[in-house]
Amino acid sequence: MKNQELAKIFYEIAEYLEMQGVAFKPYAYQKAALTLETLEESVEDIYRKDGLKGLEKIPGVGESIALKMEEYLKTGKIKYYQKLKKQTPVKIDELTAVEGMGPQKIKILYEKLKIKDLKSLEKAAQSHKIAPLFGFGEKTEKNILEGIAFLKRSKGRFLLGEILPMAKEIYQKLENLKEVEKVDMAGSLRRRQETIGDVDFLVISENPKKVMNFFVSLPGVIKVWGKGMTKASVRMSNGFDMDIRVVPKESYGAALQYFTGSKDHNIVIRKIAMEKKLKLSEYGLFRGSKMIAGKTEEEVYKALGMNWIPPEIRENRGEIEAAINNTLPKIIDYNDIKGDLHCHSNWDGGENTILEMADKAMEMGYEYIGISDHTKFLRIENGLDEKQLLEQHKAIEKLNYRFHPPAGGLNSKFQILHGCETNILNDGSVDIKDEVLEKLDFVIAGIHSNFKLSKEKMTARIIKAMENPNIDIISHPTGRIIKKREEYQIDFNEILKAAKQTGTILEINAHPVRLDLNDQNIRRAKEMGVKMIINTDAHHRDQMKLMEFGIAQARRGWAEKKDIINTQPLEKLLGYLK
DNA sequence: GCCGTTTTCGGCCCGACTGTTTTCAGTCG
Repeated sequence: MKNQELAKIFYEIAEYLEMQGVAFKPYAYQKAALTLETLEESVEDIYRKDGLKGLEKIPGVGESIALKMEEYLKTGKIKYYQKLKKQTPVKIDELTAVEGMGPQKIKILYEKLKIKDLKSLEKAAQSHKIAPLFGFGEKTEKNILEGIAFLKRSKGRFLLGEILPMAKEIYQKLENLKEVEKVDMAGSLRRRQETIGDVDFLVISENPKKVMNFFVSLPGVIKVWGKGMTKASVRMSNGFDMDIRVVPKESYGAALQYFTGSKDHNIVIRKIAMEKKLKLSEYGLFRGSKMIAGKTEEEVYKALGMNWIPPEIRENRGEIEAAINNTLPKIIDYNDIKGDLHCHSNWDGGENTILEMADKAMEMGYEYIGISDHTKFLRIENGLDEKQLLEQHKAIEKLNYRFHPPAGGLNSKFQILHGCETNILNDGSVDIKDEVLEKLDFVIAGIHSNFKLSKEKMTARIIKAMENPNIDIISHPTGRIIKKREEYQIDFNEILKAAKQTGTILEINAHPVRLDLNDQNIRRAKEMGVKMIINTDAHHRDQMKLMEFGIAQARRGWAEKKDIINTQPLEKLLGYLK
């Protein structure tokens, strides 16, 4: 889409202009870029329909930027942008990615040392050419080298699943500190975004100095970016950065709101404040110089005329309108789940016995667990064939008998359900005979081979599987692996239609590398009335606790309890299966 | 370069922190 291409160009123009010391223009280009980034309608459509005038109606786009957009749509380039690049031929996106490098430093480095890209920057820093420059110094040079090393190592964002457990540990340590009155995680972590840039903590404390000292000397801290009375920033040995801020008690809610984001959400919230002639900052909501809200988030949202919004859906995807109109969904809660139907035992390649898995499920407070081992097509996973499945069925019957013997047992409520995770073959059939599938409590089917089929073939393949009356659930429906593998080519709308028609349940795979369905697809499924199930795909009993990531994703997709079948007690759950 | 309950000119978000310098510019979020 051209929107993103233009946004990137305008961001770069802003940086070139900033480098030249031009005032305010950069801000205008940044604003236009920001709008384009989140604009739903494509600029091509707008231009086709309403021409130049249509483009000018986009907020932040005036005559001059509209003309540049027109030029880009017509010719594929913008002369003004090319001229800027020629004047200062530096790779601005590459250089600004280095922590601490901004337009002014880049300008000086280009003028004095002809530094144009990451490579020449690293070379200059290594040969100590930077430190002697006016305005630079030893520390700046060292920071540049460390910044480059970091870029090479991390390449961007981290998985929520990697970061959250570490962040929780640090949260605990902060909470236990007697100088800390209150602490929260903020930012994308609090919104449970699937990937995380850095970790933000917010603290109330009478003794910020102690808190800061504690924070910068936490185990794992390899670099202190900065440390003051209200703010400190560190890099951890695992490569991610953490920020902490101490805020006044009366501003805590406003600060939590501000630092939770998302940026898009906050821009609209601030605009609403402005419309009410109020000013919202991280210090509170103000009418003139009088603070009218700020102690809690609830209070801030209420003063702006809306309901409190759960962090997971603060993405400016309609939640603000819903909060104003009192139509926010009551999204699923973290303790609504009553069982996990995608669990592997040691019958296939898993680590634990069926009983160990069941024990863990009971420990988690579940009412049921589904054992769904791989089937024979997956040789490396030790997939079970028909005969083994029938043996497993008997073994599970025996265990269930143990849980609730006729005389009334130890845990008469708990039930093990027997299923399997079959493989959808190229033609849409699965690798286990129907007469065996019929005998199981439920059947999952998933794609584990031939990921590269054409869109038509892949869509037809999955739909064919859904049409099988024995197949209840499609596991990890889009096949993506975050940061590693793209989704399969599928027509998701057609998949949703077929799911609705056949009563097939779509899985929300809770594993942090999958989170498949993702938030947007969950929302589409919910809107179509397609039922979903959150499963962990655990191959070890400890992985059953990954459930919280699936729930978080479901919340981000606005899913309610009624949309997710494993929020239901056993009887009702069985009713949703074919 | 954009925008308008400050409406065609004159503002544009701003506070915290670092590094280098000696009162502040640059960067970040």
